[in-house]
Amino acid sequence: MDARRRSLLEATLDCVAEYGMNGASARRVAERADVTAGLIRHYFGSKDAMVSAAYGYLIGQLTSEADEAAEQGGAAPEQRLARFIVANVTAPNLSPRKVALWATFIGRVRTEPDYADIHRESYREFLVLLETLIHPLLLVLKRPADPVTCQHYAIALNALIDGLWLEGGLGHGLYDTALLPRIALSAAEGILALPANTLMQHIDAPSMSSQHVTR
Amino acid sequence: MDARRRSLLEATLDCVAEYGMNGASARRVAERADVTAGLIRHYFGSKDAMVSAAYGYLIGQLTSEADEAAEQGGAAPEQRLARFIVANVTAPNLSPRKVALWATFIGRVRTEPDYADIHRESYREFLVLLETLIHPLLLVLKRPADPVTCQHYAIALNALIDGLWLEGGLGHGLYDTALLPRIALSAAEGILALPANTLMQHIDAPSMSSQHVTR
DNA sequence: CTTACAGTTATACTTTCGTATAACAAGGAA
DNA sequence: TTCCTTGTTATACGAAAGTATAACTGTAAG
Repeated sequence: MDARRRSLLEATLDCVAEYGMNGASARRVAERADVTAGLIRHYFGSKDAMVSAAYGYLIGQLTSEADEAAEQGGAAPEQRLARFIVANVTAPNLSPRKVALWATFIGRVRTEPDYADIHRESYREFLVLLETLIHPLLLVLKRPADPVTCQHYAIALNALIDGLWLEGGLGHGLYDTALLPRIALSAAEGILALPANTLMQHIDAPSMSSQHVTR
Repeated sequence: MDARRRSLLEATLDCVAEYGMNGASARRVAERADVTAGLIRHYFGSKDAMVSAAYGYLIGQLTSEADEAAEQGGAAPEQRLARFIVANVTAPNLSPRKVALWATFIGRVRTEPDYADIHRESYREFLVLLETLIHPLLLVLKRPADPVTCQHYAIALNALIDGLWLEGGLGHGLYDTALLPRIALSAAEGILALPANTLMQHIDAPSMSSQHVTR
């Protein structure tokens, strides 16, 4: 039974999100998970191992949710891409908590190999997924779709998505995050040089309601 | 004389970049700055105050460098915008160290008011700067340039810049960061619906050399 | 019934943390 | 000269850190 393991991971994420890496001490995490600190050793070997495992756990949540968004719904290339983009700038993926967690962990990628491995793999996965969404779309539109072109588009789109996700999640309150899907799709159409509304027409609810950002 | 103060801030950034927030202990920072830990109290009151001051110090470096890039050179709107964008995806602003530092601090923005203040202010400044670069460009091209339009463009451009800066600084090694200026300008032209090469023509060295990413 | 093992707690140990305090050096003001 | 302020070190203290160890469950196997 690894329900305990998962509950320790969630407790770790809770502590990191709320108190930062400093505040995610073994005792505090254990208390949050309603166990004693000794269990950390039992399940993860060390506290550091638990924290990096929590990073992997978080990334898994993020990517699987985006994956699923692209899968469901119609199979038209432009619709799949639109769903994927929107899913990344909408709850539950767009959440201040998740953005804060991601940032905290990303800060350790450069100097700690465990984090670097997790990051590199998930980034590669994201880029590949984007390319496989872009490629058929270019083909349908009878545009050049060589790998290099697809990669460049994927890099730019990934940057746009990351950036908007960050902006939205940080929620500096300078604008309404309900605008993000439209801004994202419109910018993506520009980056890919698509006819206007190619992506935009697939927005779920063109209304101005419901800005469900989990805090 | 606040040379001491600055050297403590730099030492703090060094420690945070290398060991993360956990590793930036009062003793370690003091040792790096060749002083004893007591001085931290003298200059900043507490260790936490020193660390958040270091965040402000870092943000100051980043924004002032981008500011200056936009100032220098010709005054044509498209040239100013191009320079600004390129400066943000090129060394010295594009550096793995700075990205890692930024991420580490950003992770604390949501829950710690000191960080939130610094962040909000710098973000607003960045958005305003982008809008003042976009507005005259739209006017020159006889395009609609109302505030809302400018703001939406600024949000998308800021996301693109942030995202590419992040991708480049994280340096996952999946592509050459020398490509970033071209990718950035091309994507920006798309987002703003500019005629091709409006921005791209202002790239400094169209060669394929020199990828000076400070590590 | 006993054995053995995984899950879990309680506790104790060492290190490191942040910071308070007292003292010392240097320099300008009185 | 004396005095006060500022910059700085040395040191000490309590709290909290990570983790090792031993003991106490329960449950499934023999």
